[in-house]
Amino acid sequence: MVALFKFFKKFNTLSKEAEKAIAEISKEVTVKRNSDLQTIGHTCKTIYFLKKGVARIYYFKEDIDITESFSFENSIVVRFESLFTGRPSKKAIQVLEDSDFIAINSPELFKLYDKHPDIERLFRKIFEASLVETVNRVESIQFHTAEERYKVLIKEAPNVLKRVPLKYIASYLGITPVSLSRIRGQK
Amino acid sequence: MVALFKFFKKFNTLSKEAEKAIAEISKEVTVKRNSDLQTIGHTCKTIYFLKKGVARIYYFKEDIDITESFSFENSIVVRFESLFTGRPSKKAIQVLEDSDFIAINSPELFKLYDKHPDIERLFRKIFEASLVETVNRVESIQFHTAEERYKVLIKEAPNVLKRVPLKYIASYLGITPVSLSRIRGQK
DNA sequence: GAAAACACTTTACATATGATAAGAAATTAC
DNA sequence: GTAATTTCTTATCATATGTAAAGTGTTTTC
Repeated sequence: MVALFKFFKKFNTLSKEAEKAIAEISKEVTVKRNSDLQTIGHTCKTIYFLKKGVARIYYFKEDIDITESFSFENSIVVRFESLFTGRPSKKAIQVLEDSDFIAINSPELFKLYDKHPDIERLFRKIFEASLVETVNRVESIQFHTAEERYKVLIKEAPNVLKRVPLKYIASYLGITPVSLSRIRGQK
Repeated sequence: MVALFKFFKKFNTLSKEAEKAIAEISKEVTVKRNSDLQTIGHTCKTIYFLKKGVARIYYFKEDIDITESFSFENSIVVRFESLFTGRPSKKAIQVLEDSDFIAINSPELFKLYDKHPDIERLFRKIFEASLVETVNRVESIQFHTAEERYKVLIKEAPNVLKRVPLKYIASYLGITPVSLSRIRGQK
């Protein structure tokens, strides 16, 4: 739990009682590589914090596996469109290395908001940061070509290359593995 | 202001004092068609509510005007990546018809959060809904072709066609006006 | 440690998209 | 209401990307 509370501190400070309340509705989860942490069709009722490992969110478009996002150490992994609507997600969370998560029960968490305004504020700020990230992702998809985004990716997150198969990176960039191979091949 | 508070009610109920506090930091703004409500390089310190009219958020990629989003009546218009980071935005907000906005001063608004937890909760929920929308937009860009998205657009928002020039719709879909014309032409 | 499975690259070909330009249609301005 | 401007469509051509298939390399499994 230490890593989790350290992560929280970047957004908002919590009272001891608030930390305790969160700890009570959270548990550690270990997942084997290549297995699904959450499956397609499942309604998201858990906010995951990735302590160790790599995960991706993916879905199928006409039998083609498409990666929506990657997650690395010390970040939140959630399918927001399911968490905030209560509807089943068309996406799954898969683990690409043996990974450790802290799983926070979200209905329980939301109940804590009334008694602990500092928790509500914390998650408001976390999700505001997610909104900024997601808006920037829309921008990067519209603004830049797959090639430009590949170069940004290897520059800003070179570890991705080492930890994630290229076929997933390709679908994340919106291109085929063949196209990615061409981009990598030139020069 | 009536329309604004009616919009708020969809997310959270406010006390009379809270409504009054928001009214005090808000003002009505009228903008002539085709002019910019906020320019590129401006740091977003206003949350706009669009009462009447149409707006779009756009930016330039190598001198090409690209539309990031459209906004219609009874919705919030904000460049989140600037509002939440305090950094200047690379995007502008342009008005496509003579439009009426309610402009909420965001630094003042955020100050109200401590005294009015119902205001903090209101905007938490509004921005959570924005997060869901934005995640769905990422999905739609990756998931669907421009042609599929055009058909969804005319089905779900047929008024867009009547109120927005096709060239803006094309860039919103990530294609050229020529390509959009081909899609529209077939059949 | 050999066999099997998986991941990546390369090639050839077909197709869709973009760029450019020209013309038609619609809108705006006087 | 006519001219000017803007918007949209159509056509032609060049290019980039996808599909399919084959081959190479790497990792996994027993």
